[in-house]
Amino acid sequence: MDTVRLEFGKNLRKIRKLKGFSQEQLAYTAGIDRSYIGKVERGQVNLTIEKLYILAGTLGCSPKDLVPDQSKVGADDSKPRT
Amino acid sequence: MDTVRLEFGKNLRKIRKLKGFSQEQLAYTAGIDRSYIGKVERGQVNLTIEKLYILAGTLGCSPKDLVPDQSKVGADDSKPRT
DNA sequence: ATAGGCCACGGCATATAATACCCATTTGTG
DNA sequence: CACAAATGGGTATTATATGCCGTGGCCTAT
Repeated sequence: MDTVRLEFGKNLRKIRKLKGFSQEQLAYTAGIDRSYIGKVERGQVNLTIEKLYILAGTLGCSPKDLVPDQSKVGADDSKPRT
Repeated sequence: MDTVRLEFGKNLRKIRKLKGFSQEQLAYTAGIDRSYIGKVERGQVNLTIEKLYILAGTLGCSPKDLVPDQSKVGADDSKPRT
């Protein structure tokens, strides 16, 4: 039920490394706390779309590249929590 | 600096009406308060990706259909706030 | 053996998203 | 016009996103 976070984190990590950023570098240029980047990549937090755009912007990629497709996430993530 | 929210809201409203949902219906089946849906559509809140997936799921569309492209949002939205 | 880059992970404080009410206003329709 | 459905928008409380600071582990090079 939290596969969205996990998949998002995997995407972020992949693109971040692809672009040659360290967590610290990304955090600094994005104006986000370094430990928070780590938490995002580990799927521990549920970030807002504002952060989504800031991250995509500083990584030079599309926000759509970061959000996982529904096929990747559990069906439960697309339903209201019980 | 909040064009992301506004564009997201416009997208949500467009798709919601396209699918024949009222705010109330969408809110109910998504398990979200109706007034909150309205605030999202008016760009008054900064929702999390969890809500993004729940909304996309109940609307039967892709999350990527809801998130606006960078070309739509102000460049400031892709940068850390000062 | 020491130093520095990179990361996992935690606790705590604060800003803000989420939720649940309520009522007023608009919009559509007979 | 009148009536109902749909939406706008306020406020208050709770949950959580976010920031801040620290600890330690793993490498690689010095």
